[in-house]
Amino acid sequence: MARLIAHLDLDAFYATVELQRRPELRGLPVIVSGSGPRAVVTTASYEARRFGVGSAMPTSRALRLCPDAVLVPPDFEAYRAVSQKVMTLVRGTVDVVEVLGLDEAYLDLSGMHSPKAAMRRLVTQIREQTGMSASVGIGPNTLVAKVASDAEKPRGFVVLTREEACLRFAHASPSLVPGIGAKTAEKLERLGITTLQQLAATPGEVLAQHFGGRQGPWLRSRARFEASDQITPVRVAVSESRETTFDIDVTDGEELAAALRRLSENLCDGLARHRRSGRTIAIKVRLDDWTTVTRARTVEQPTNDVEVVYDVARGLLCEYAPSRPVRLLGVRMATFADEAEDAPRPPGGQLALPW
DNA sequence: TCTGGGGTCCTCGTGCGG
DNA sequence: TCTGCCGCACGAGGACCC
Repeated sequence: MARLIAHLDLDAFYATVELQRRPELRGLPVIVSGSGPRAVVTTASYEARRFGVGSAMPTSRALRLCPDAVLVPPDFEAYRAVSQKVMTLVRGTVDVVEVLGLDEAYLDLSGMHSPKAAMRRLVTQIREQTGMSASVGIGPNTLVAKVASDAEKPRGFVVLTREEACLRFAHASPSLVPGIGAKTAEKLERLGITTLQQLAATPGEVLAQHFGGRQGPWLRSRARFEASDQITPVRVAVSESRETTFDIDVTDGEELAAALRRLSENLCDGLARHRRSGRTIAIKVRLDDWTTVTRARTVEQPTNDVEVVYDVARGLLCEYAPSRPVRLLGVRMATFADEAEDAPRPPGGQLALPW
């Protein structure tokens, strides 16, 4: 049975939710962004995008590009609620669904009767019942589906075979493809590779020389729109973290310790809420010159105890002793208890006791 | 222009035990 | 006892995504 995958992507999702709650903003350029001097744009309405405003752009710059923009603080609780409604509709149409973030999902349409008609009905249903507009891409794998859904946003509906995708995007930059970011695109450009067609035509061995034995051939297969990734309906988080960027860089040790304490408390709250405890406690420190270091320590017993987490985190921070003002501080927990339980067991099926 | 927060995955180096 | 090899766990950094 031939595989058929759809990628469904809600258009300017957070901004659309905000416009629905505040209809008086319709037609105006709206930017969803945190406040503070170092905030960045979470998302922007299509009216704001016309001014060149885009996600991840510093809000200060966005406001210079579009001084009349209406700034709205993000409300993730509201976005989660709408997202849940949408995903319930999606699951009512398709059995195998992989939800990615709040605003997109892969749907396995393989073996489905009239899959395209079903997807058109789903898009209509989502619009009528939630007010959200969606773009859909359909193809033989997740890669084609994803690129297709991006191709004609908003309200796009693009169906492509792998060969059609190769032709349609032959002259596009390699960074069109998910997994090829700015750094890799830059490195490819230095090799004279500026289009997907050129990348697809470059021998795997040549790419392997520059990108390694795994990434090299992988890049070439991406350019050929080959992918065999499975749809994974249940994704289990492997880490949880909290981090904060200071409005003004911090040099004072007491202030850093206090921030670390707040982050540890916040993280442990979240871990307790998710009934998770872990063994690897890590800190992340970004200095004023943008160098970022991480330090980690694995403890014997899984924990979500704020005293343990804070002690270890503070120990790591003291050992690192930042030599420059600190811009960002973060705490992360990984190696969750259920993972540790997957560790090899001695014959007989009993867990090894620690004594 | 001056870069958030919360994640995942990959690679590479190192230390350790069999 | 020493050495080499291998696999594994861990730690660090980087790229990438939404």
